[in-house]
Amino acid sequence: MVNILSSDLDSLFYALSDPTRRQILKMLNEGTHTVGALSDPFQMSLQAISKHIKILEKAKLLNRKKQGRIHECTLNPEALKTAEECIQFYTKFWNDHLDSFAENLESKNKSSKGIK
Amino acid sequence: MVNILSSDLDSLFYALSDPTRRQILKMLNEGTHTVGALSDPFQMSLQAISKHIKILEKAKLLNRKKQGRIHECTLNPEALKTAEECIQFYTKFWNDHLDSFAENLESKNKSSKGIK
DNA sequence: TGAATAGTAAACCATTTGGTTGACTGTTTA
DNA sequence: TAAACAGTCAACCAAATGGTTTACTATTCA
Repeated sequence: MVNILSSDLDSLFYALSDPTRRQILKMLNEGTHTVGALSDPFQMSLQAISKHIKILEKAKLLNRKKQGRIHECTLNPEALKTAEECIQFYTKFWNDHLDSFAENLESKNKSSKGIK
Repeated sequence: MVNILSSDLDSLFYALSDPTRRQILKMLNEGTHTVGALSDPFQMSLQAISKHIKILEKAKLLNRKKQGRIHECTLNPEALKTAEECIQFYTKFWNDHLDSFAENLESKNKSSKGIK
């Protein structure tokens, strides 16, 4: 987690911040799709979806394998784990501090009868 | 997450996609900070940080409590949990393709928030 | 009361984003 | 071999982003 580049997190969370791209991830969850298949459910142009796919690829959320003129796209769960770990890092820290906050309160109560 | 609005995820992940804002979250993890205190470590203007804070607030990652002219900012770990659950949804699906999207997240919501 | 302080609001600017369309490359197939 | 197909590239556009500066409100304090 410490060795995750900040710029990687930038592109990772940024990729996740768009509903079209999250929908694409959902489709990839069901299995491998071609670029064309990924664009099918959307109203927008194939070119627009192609751009979204490139953003997901840059974020390492999507792997592409070219077979002839077909590009097979798959989900890369490693990148999702990275995002998850990053978030857990924040929540974990918060929980830790919650604990120490409670401890602190306790010790404060004990010492509040004394001198400061 | 059926109950989590897509637009909420938009602003949530978007808020997380900026290094300045993630740094602010890290500071909030250490405890409550004023707007001024949050802006101290950064080179940019207080006004720029004020904007970042508003983005975090909109994403519900940050709570603000006004005390006189001072704004006390705290971290809201609930929003982080939402992001975490969303990501876990994807990875979980990757690991086992058993549950449907709706079932999985609906039950998660029921167990974590209760139903009316 | 008046000055300093904490913070927001608004106008502005360069850059990025998310979409479009048209042209292009490379592959398959009739 | 020519046409259809899968997909990218490039130019373009409106809107959003991330920063600035100036002006402002509201609160505290001497």
